[in-house]
Amino acid sequence: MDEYIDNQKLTMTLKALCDPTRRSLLTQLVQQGPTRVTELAGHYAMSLNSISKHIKVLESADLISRTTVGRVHIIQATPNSMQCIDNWLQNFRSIWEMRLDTLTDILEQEK
Amino acid sequence: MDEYIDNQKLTMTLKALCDPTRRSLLTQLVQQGPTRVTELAGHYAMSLNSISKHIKVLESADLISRTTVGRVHIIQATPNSMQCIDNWLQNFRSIWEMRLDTLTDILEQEK
DNA sequence: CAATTATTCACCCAAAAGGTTGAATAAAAT
DNA sequence: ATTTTATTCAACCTTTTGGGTGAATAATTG
Repeated sequence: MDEYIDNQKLTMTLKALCDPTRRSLLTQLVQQGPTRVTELAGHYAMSLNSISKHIKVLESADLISRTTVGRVHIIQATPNSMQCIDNWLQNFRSIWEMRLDTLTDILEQEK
Repeated sequence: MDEYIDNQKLTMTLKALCDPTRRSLLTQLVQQGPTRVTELAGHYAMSLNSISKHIKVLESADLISRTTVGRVHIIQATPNSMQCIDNWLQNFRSIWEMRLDTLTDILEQEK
């Protein structure tokens, strides 16, 4: 039943990660640790506003978290939320392997 | 240098996978093995044309391959192309772990 | 309190995505 | 040879996406 929710979560996560700027932001975060929005934005030839939007997308996908200290927003990667991708890939591959095994069996039996 | 190409490939792959219909198509393929376009489309409340488009997206991302036999197009999953996701995730996590280790070291030294 | 700094909000815009329908192509069946 | 079947192509429409700008908010600094 939460098949559906999982699938939605997976969609959000993949959508968030399929943009190169957002992946780059995440990498930056994981390299430097918690970082302010302005500093994150400094690395791109793109307006602060656009980066702010990207951050919001990552936040909705739960890939980062935000701590507001005064007027400064500290952004932090929360990579555990990428687990759902692994889960999907693993599930996918286990089905794939199963099918290959069945195929092998069939070929065996046909001898 | 092929950093860039890899990144493009990753973008295409994630873009292809972030749509639930396309993921579902892939799952179908990996469960049933090679399948005709029409049969694939049969499972969705969506026009054949839309499915045909989705298939093209998966094909551009190299997630499936197509064998044309007469007027019938046989579609087949080629899941190896998802490797680039694993690679990215693994790289990402190794950076993450590294940072955690450094942090631990720093805390150790501060004693 | 005034000025500066950090960030988001509200719009605007062009391009891409995801869907639809109808026609085109090409092979198979009658 | 005609009709049916399998599939794509082309055009269209709406919504989403990724970008930009200018104003708003809110905390800090002088």
